Amino acid sequence: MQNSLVASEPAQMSPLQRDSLQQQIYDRLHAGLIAGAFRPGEVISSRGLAGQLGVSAMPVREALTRLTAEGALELTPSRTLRVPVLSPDDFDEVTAIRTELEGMAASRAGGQLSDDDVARICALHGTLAQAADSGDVDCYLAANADFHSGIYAAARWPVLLGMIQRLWLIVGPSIRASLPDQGHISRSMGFHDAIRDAVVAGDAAALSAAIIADIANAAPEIRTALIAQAATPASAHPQGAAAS
Amino acid sequence: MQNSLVASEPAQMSPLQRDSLQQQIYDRLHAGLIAGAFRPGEVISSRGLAGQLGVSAMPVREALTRLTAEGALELTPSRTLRVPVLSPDDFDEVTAIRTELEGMAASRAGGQLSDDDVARICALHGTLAQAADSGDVDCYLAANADFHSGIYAAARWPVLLGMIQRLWLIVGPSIRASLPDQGHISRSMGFHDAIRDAVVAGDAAALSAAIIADIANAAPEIRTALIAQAATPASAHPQGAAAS
DNA sequence: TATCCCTTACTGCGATCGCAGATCGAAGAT
DNA sequence: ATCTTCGATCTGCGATCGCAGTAAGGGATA
Repeated sequence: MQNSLVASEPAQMSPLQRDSLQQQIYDRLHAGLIAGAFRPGEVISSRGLAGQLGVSAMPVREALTRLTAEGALELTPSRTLRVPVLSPDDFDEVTAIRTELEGMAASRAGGQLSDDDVARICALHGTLAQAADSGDVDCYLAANADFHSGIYAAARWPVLLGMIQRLWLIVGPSIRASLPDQGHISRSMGFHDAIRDAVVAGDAAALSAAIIADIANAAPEIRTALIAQAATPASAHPQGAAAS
Repeated sequence: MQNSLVASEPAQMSPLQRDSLQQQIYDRLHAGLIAGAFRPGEVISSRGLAGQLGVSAMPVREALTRLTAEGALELTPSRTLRVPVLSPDDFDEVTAIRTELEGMAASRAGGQLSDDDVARICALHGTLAQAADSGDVDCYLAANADFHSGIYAAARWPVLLGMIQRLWLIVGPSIRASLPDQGHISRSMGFHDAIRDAVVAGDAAALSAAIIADIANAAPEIRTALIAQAATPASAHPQGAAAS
């Protein structure tokens, strides 16, 4: 389903002119992995991606190498890149680290929120609520990542933000594959409202607690779905067959 | 290019034949940055490194790109790679994250230490003590990194271990540049002994506390040296030397 | 002697080509 | 009909070449 990443441009592929090509490709794949554009077990081909993006295999390779080093992709023994299938233990590890780091980022951000930060985060919350109402899961996940990242960015700790985003990168595909129902999304919005309220109130402790509660709320559901998917190997259909 | 006649003999550098070249180069630079083989502000040339290692610029570039993405190197406006000079704020950020993550890793590792883990960590402690007595700063820093990583590896959480090592990667050069005296090393060994004792006792809470105390002990000294170095702009020493 | 400009030698980045290994499908043998 | 085997075609990885941009050094001129 990587076509959704490049489907934004109508006739031709997007020109890719801003930064270095490999950085743009990395950013796209990063956002796509968090938003669930790739499914666990899906095979990624560097030459295939290069052809879709209209560039050579070189910058695509470097972007994929970076993602592999970060754990967002894995190299199979047959030298094929694919999106890892998270085990419950892996998910527990990432969730524990997320609780620690995102709680710290929220606590620090909550103590130094500027008016611009509050306005920006409220705008992100509005976009998130709109995406939740629309029922578009991809749009919701992207907005959810933007909402959380927007809060952590207010901590003004770039290294911490990068580590949190790396964790999202790892669990992104599994979260996408574990969210088929609308119930989870509407249930999470209650926690998101609490997060926004803590931001508006400037209460660092409440913000950190709300962030941790949001993680703790979603984790068991995702973990259960993860186990269910691991029990049914019939769901292993990494072939998108998207080539026309 | 004058060395092309003697390049046929591998007597210059180690042959590099284990994993992929870029992975080996990355590992070398990783270890070198942690052990202090590079100084803050030092300029790194991909072609120069490739010539020293006897490979083409291609795998070196990918390794350097990864390190740049991880914050271990930075790209100057004039498109030159160099080792970043940490500001006190940057150091405070990394130290805060280190305290959180290394404390968590130590706490988890302390609760599930096998006999083999204890023996391995004690051996690493012995190597570290020997390096501290010898006075070789490079050897001490490498042994120190191995000692700590050996403890965190017992937590059996690979993602957490990778994130901790990335933090060490960022502060490595600054730590090396801030440790000119023997007093700090001998003072740290007291904390290292407490860490080893907690490992032997299997006390997770004591181990976590000892790790945090070790970080808190070294941080102010390094931070002071960091400020002193920022005041002296004479630190411009772009001398290049590959890791061992 | 001092200043300006131009040449040269770097830098990182992208494209293209070739290599070794693995997968898969089809053809041939039993 | 089933099993084996060989080749076409993928995969990632490394080497080599060329491009645009920058910094520094050298020569010519005022």
